[in-house]
Formats: sequence, C-alpha cells, structure tokens
Amino acid sequence: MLTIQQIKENPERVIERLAIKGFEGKEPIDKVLALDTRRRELQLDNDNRAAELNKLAASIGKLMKEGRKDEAETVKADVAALKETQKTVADELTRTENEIRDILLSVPNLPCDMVPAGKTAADNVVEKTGGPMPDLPDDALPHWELAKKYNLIDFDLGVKITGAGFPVYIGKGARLQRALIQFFLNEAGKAGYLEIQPPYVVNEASGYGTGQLPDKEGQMYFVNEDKLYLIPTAEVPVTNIYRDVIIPEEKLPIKNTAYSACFRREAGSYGKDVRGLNRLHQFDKVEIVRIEKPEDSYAALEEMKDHVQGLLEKLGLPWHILRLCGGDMSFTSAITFDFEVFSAAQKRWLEVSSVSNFETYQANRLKCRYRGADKKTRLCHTLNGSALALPRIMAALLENNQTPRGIVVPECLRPYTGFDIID
RNA sequence: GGAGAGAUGGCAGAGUGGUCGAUUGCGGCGGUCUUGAAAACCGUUGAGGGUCACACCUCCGGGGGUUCGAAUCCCUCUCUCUCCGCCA
Repeated sequence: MLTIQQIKENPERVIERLAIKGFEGKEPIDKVLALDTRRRELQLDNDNRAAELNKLAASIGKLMKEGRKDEAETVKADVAALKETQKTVADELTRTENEIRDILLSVPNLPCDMVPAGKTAADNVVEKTGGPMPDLPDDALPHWELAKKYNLIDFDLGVKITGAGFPVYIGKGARLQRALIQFFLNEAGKAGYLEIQPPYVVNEASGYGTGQLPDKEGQMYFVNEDKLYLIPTAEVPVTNIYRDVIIPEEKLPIKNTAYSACFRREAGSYGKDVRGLNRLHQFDKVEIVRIEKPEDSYAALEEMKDHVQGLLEKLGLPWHILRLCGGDMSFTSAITFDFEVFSAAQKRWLEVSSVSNFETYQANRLKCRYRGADKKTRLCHTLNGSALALPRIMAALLENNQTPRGIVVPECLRPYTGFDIID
C-alpha cells in the first residue's frame, strides 16, 4: 500500500497518477489526509493522558511502599475518572488508524512516469519485437492437436483425475516440461539469482504481504481445514521471505529465483482463451524476484527484461514486449512489461512473462526495509517477473516448430531433453 | 491422532504485579592498547508513532480481561518444540 508520506508529499500528483490507472483518487486521498491530521491530534492527546496516568500509577506505587495508604487511596480515586476519558481518546485513535489503513488498502499503486495512459489491453504499447516468425503451412495444427497426435499431453485424463485445466503431461511431453524448468533455473542461476525451493501453500499473513489478500481471495485455492492458500505464483512465498525483515544495505540487491507449480482458480475465464494450454488451473513457472534499493530498482527492472528476452531468444520464439497501459496494469504494480510469444498455428500472441516493479508498494505491506549507512531504515523496492511460465511456451514451441518430420526441439533444450525431435 | 512444554531485543537466555523497553552472555558497532591483528578492557547497540529537535506514547506471539499499575495474573486464538502413534 501507499505510504502516508507519499501522499502527504504531493497529493495532487498522487491523484493525477491514480487517474492513469482509472482510479478516482480525490475522495480517498482527501479523506486520508484529513484522517491523518486527526490521527496526529488524537495521538498527542492520548499520549499526554497516558503519560499523566503513568505518572499517577507510579506515585501510587511509591506511596504504598512508604506505607502512606490513605494518600494512595486518594490518588486512586483521581485516576478512575482520568482513565475513562483516556479510553475514549484511545478508542477513537484506534478507529482512525484502522480507517486510514482500510482506505490505503483500497488504493492501488501509483503508476510510474513511463506508464502510458489507456484503459484496456488495446492501449498497451508494443515496445520491442524480435525472434524469427515461422512460416507454417495452412494445415498447421494447434498445440492441442499436436499434443494428441504425439501423445504429449492428455487433457481428458486431467479432467478425469481432477477437472478442466489440469493437464497430464506424458512421455516426451513431460520430459520437455522438465527440460524447460531446468533450463530456466540454470539460466537464472547463471544470471546471479539464488535458487529457492519454497512451499506451495502459504498462510494468511503471506497472502496479505504480497497483496493477494484481501481483494484477490477468490483467485486462490484455499485449504479450509488448515486455513492455507495454494500459491498462485512463487512470488508469494519467495517475497514473503523478506516480510518483517530489515536488510543491511550491503546485502542488497537480493536476487532469488524459484520454480513452482502455480495454482489459479481463474474464476470467470471462458472461450478460446482457455483452450489447450492457454489457461490452466495448475501450471509450472520459474520466477525471478529482486529486492532493491529505490535508486537501483529501475536498472534492475531493465536487467530482468533483458534476462527474459535472452531466454526467448535462445528458445528461438517470436516475441514482443508490451508496456502495459495504466488501465491494464495490476493493482500493486508501478510498471509492468508483458512478454508475449507468437503461437503461429493459433495465430495469436500469448503472454508468457510479466515483469514488474512494485516500488515500495509491496514493501510497505511486507515491512521489508533496509538499513542505510546512516542507520536509518527505509522501504525497499520489490520486483518480480516470470522467467518463464511454461504452458504457453510449450504451446508456441509445439506449434511453431512443427515440421513434416515432427516437432523440432530448440538447441538450448536438447541437453535437458535428451532428444532433438518429437516424432 | 494422543500427551506434555513453550512463545521475551540479531541469537542465547533471565525476569512472576510497581522507574522493566526489560539482568546477563554472545554477536554487531565505536574506542583504548598494538607496527597490524587477536586477546583484554571501556563504551555503545530493538522497532514504530510523535517532534524542527527534545519531551512523550506504544510494542515482551495475536486478541480480550483483572488492576491505580501487567512481560509478569485470568480467558481466548495462533504458532513452535518434545515424546508416543501413523507415515513419504
């Protein structure tokens, strides 16, 4: 969530920035400012009363010790009335603080200066394009046909065992999945990311930490028996490593990578978007996470983009980078770049990575701070990105690399698959 | 699943109603000594709110209660550990 300081520094700018996300900020921001003024008054009042009470209580202790019982009793009588009013003030203070917090939780992150205005995905800006565009014959098959033809993925079997959106990978299909995971993890390792194997279920506090809760509750699978959530991305457990932590400046930047299965309920999705591997309830992803000093976070963001681009280059897939417009960005993000690959048989772009800088928005909720040379604590910037999500990469690889002989495995994956063609 | 124990500052670990935000040890930082280092010694060392800065306030797992006063007593929730059982 935004910090009060951010808002107080320049409320007009905050409102203006929020508008880029299509968020009407005037009312909540004005309210927060008014409440904060009130909060400080109450705090002062409360503190003074508390100080007075503390003093009286101490004096009673002293009188008792000296055996001056009667005098102690007199003071006790005085305290009772004071205590009542103090409680009223303290209660209002708590109410005000809660009210401020609730409003702040409902206000999205500010988009940074680079974010283009716009309402929907149609307003996203194509920033960069690369990779070879395949030239497929008219009878080229979509990946779900190919998966069946070569017995790589059985969607029906998944339906039988679990339900729609839980495919079963078989033989070379399974092997290719594993190869991609290995490849992505190794590449991240080479780029200096420390490999982490996190839990796949998290508690409520972690859900709040990264902002899945309270608003995106319906998107996560929930284990009622133990009050735990299945992770929608490794971002959640990995970033929460740094919840309630003060990091010494010299330990920054922190660069972590993690593979995990990801679970998403995807309530409300339908149609051609969900065909085959396009949208699943369970999928695999390698994530990269960074904790940075504020002044370094945008350079880090570029580095992450380069890393993801490098992966797509090596895989030989046609890709482009979208700079998301304000309206299409997530609630918590300050800027997001989506990477899409072209799936030639479906003739559509598929999102395979999303790289974001959250600035202090997540860190504020996480209480992820660092201690600078001046011994002061400051909020870190958090960033994360997919590097990469598997299913759509798989879809594009199968479709784009189909030949009359079979599906050709990209060079970079062969050490991991142990085969160079699927036939 | 059964039984028990516990949750205190970066860590270890005291504290059972009255200057306790908290003894002490380790670690960290600064200094003395040293050519330098180690050892030894001295000092310092939690977070948040508030303030120009102080003052002051809050926090001893979370929430509630008793009391003039709670880390200390009561209730409740959560979590951790140990033993037994089951088991990858």
